Amino acid sequence: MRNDDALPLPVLYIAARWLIGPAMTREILVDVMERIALLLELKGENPFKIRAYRTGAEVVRGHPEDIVQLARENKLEGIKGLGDALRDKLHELVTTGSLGFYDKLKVQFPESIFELFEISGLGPKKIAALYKELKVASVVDLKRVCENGEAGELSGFGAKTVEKLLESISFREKHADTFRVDDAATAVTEILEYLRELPEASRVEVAGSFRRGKETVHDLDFLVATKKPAAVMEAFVHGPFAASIIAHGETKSSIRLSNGLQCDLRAVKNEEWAFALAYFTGSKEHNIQMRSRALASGWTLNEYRLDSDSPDSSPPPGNINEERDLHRALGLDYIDPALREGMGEIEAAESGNLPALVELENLRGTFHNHTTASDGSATLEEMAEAAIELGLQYLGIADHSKASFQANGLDEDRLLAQIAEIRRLNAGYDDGFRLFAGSEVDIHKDGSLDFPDEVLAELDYVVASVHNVFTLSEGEQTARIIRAVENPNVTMLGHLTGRLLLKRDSYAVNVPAVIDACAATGTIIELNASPWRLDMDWRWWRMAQEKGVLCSINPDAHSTSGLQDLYYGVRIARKGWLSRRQVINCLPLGKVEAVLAKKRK
DNA sequence: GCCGTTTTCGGCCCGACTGTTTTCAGTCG
Repeated sequence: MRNDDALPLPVLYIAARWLIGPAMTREILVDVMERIALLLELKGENPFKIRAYRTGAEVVRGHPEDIVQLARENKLEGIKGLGDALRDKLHELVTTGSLGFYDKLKVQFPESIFELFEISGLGPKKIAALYKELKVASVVDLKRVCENGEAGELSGFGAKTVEKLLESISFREKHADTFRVDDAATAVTEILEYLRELPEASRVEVAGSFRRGKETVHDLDFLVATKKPAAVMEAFVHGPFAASIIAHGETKSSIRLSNGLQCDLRAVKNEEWAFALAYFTGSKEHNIQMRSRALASGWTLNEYRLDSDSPDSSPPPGNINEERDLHRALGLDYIDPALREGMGEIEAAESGNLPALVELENLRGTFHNHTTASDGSATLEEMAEAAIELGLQYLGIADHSKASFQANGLDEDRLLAQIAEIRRLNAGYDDGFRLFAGSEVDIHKDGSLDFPDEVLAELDYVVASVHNVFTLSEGEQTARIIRAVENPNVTMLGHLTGRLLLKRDSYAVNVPAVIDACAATGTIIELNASPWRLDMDWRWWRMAQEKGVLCSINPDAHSTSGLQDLYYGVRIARKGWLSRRQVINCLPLGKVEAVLAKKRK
């Protein structure tokens, strides 16, 4: 994964802070631009000015070069979307560590007001009214005025609005201590690097649900093998990532990061490593089954060792240094962490029926990517170059269709022009790389598609997705999607459930019925690899696989860096027991075309 | 605030849905 702003060592990090002032990152620049946009919205500013800040944030987020360095050196000239005003502000922010314009703006509202934007059903106008009329400045305040009836009295607010707001608050409370995997991944990388630098730490790994590849996590569990646990604990609780210390013991410590994520560290002896790593990786259900399996051999298993259960039982095998050794001792093939959910992996490991899980390195290309033609931040050529740099053999372009107005969706004419442009670019690439012309075509409310069949037939492949009318009943929504996949031009179904992790639940849809329809029609199902979606969920992929449905791991990239999300998609595919045989984008150029074309024949 | 230009200001992304209304404002994608 590329990270232009990464500082390699804690020592350099500290030195840099002394030498060049506050540590400035791309993320901070993006955050400030986005917050300015929100504050301007609250003030009712010119919407186009607000959009300029949003665009600026996107440009900063997706710029292929080291944007922090460019801003520091005042070399932002010529970057589309950053005009004189934003260039100056970015320069000021990077060189001084603050921004006067932003500081003046943010004192007009309490810091906590930003959390109100996370409540679905609340936009800038309603937030401004709540703040002005009722001094509502936080979600706690909002809950109070919804419950005591004050909110319902406001102009524009009624019983239904208040009811929906309370629902949103409750959804948010339910997920308050949960984090998306991408938010956790940054911390994992930083903390692993830091711990591995410690001379006292001989082995370091992240365990828990993160290691199992879950789509969200409650906390992060780290494990270290060491002869000097106290020194490791001391270094951990005082690491640069630790915002506060929750607990600091001899072999176990907990800290909280600035984003609220709790991180636990356990220290064990070298000879305990395999048992501890297996135990803290879990899941609970998996561990219970492993322990009962050990008992069946007359052994007890815990996080430190394998022991004889009674004087009569045979001694457990020694020399267990890796999880692999432990699994073998229990008569099992090695079980990848992704599969350890207590969902049949132990039986499969016993009978030699575990799948050879797909790996990131197996991917040869990917579909469902956006460009500047719709709502992406990179051009066709830039996306192609980024794919080539990643070592991919092909890249499928699937920009939005015209019904997605908000995303600048393409109409027939623009789509046909894009197809021609892709064909022209392909003539310039050598035989080792190719762009595929596709479309992420909107599925209308009635299940019809946003382009007529003769236009869809011009494309190499079609991704069909639902982007609106989420409120249909389960029966209606299911019928709508099934009608779309029954179209022979629809190669694959995009983000099946429409969920946004920790933000919005899936719309009502009968997933097994859709899987059946995809199996019957030969339609591929997308595994949308965006860490916001990871949709279709890993829990459904075994069913899909058993019915012969193929998978395409798609990043839904809106920038060149968005292609990196393939990493998250592969994690979920592995959790879904998928091997490279079920993932069409593991096929090389020359073979994948036949799979894309199959349904139309 | 950005862009493009017939160079210095006008245009910039539209439609569905919901709820509160009685003709529309706000939110969302």
